[in-house]
Amino acid sequence: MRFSRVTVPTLKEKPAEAEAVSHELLLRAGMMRSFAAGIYTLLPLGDRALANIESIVREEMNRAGALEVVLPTLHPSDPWMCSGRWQAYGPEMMRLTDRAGREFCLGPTAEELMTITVAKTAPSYRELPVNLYQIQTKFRDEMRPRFGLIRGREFRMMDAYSFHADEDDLEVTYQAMREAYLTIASRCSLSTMVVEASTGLIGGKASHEFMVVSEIGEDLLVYCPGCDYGANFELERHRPGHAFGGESAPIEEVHTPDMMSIEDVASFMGTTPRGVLKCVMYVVGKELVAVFVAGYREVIEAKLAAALGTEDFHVMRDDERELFPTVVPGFTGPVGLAGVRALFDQEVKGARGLITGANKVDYHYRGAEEGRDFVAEPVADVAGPVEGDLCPVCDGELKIARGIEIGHIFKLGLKYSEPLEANFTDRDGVPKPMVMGTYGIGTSRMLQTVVEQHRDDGGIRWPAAVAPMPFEIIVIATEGGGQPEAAARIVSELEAQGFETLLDDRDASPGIKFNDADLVGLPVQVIIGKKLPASGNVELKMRYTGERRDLPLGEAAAGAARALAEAP
RNA sequence: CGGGGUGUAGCGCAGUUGGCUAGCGCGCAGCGUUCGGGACGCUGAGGUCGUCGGUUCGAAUCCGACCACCCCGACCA
Repeated sequence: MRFSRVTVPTLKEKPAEAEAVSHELLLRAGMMRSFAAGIYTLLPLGDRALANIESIVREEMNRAGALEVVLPTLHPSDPWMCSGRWQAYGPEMMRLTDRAGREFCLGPTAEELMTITVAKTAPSYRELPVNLYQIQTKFRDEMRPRFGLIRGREFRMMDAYSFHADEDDLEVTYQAMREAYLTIASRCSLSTMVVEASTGLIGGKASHEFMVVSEIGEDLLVYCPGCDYGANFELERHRPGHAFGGESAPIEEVHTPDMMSIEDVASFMGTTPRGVLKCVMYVVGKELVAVFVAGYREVIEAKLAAALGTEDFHVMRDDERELFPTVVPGFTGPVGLAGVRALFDQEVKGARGLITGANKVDYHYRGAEEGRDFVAEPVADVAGPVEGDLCPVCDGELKIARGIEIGHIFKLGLKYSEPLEANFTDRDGVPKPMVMGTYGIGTSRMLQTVVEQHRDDGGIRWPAAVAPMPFEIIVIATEGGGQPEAAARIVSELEAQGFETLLDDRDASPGIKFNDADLVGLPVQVIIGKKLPASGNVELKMRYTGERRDLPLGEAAAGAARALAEAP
């Protein structure tokens, strides 16, 4: 490939649309361009890098026993109606209508179509398990597309679906997928953490996310440096008892005029939010529930939903206060609380020396003690973690980080096979629903994640396995130096070995070429310049380490191939 | 969907109290000089000022609607 053609349109300045550094680099390095919010064109180099990632995914999926298929991207509405997700998916689904008025969507995922595909074969238990996957463009009308390829409305994803006679067999494939995903991430030079996750709209019993820790990550995750425990922020299970409350003391009423916030009350009382019991009022259906957590924690609504057994709730709005005249907003506490349902975070059990609302305007209690002044019942884990919380598995202290979700695996169970009547014939001749798993990897998201993790001030530093191509040949021509001829020789020698090359044969100044080469970030640069006439040498530059080596022209191609083998 | 911001040449931006031929930098084309970390000179091409409507003798500039993009906000590969 030649730089002197339109193949690599690099940009000197940062495009105004660039959100993350990796986004900026992909645009500036001429790898991609945007067409609309969350919708991108991949130019030749970006396309090659994505193809490399998808090849790795394909190899590891095949190795793990999965088989590739191609499903439609245009889905009829029927299967989605049957599973109930035509409604459940809501506005995130890209919908359209054909000329006859039939409804379709652009597939956001493919559980329904794949389940039906397998169900139509009416398998017997002898033919199971089966694991089918595709690498396809998916569509989701995201509320907020962000960070380039990290969160697009059109994106590339590998999605796999496994079908089993029983849960034990699903477990085997689930573990195989987990291993395959870790191998894929590691081959792409992404260091990945596996965390427990929620099943969300996909549904099912258990799931794990594969996270790359990054400041532009959109998820919060909690992990333990002491063991392999990790979980999504909303799912984690920290142990309670993290220095909440104070010494046991007699309870007393304190005048706290206009102190509605935890911060205000804490500083007025000469303590911190660690001494205060926080109350958040939720309207659950038509009922009011006072949720109590430690003053330094947040209520996690995903946990609350699990504790309440419903998702039909929201924080009480100002305009709803008159519906519940018995409560005193800002001064609600568990002592003497009447006419309102209460729910306590596990940490409240046994806490003493608490500052709480007194259920009276402008008054708080000091020294409230659970078990003496009130009873924390019912109790549930409804509070979020903070750094330093105790790990539920070992004695380590939890840490919190942002992460990019590059993959997600789910145990679905019968969630789709029952409504879609995806049955197999069991040993006893009776039809039973297949037990399913589903597994996704965001390949276009991975592409940008690789850039996010492998870059420096000069540009991208592609890991060799993902790099669009291995070599950039830079020609710095001087009068009668024979550089163009030398470059042509190296290019043809490398191509004879099966390597693609990017030849910078532009009539541009050396600085432009060096800077563009670093920006584009191919692993090995071969620089053919003033050293050639002087000493017969060309120069190799390793993009990742910056290391340089001089080689005689005749050994350049072999030396470049060797350098590539050593590159990260 | 709610709140905030921005739309002017391929890219980054100025101009916006209404006024003459709409500017600057980069990039692009031609010529010459340069040639190891984003060189220099000369010449030149390139714009329905997001769209539609209104006010006005006159609109990039004022008014209205719409569209697009970006930022902040609540389950996503």
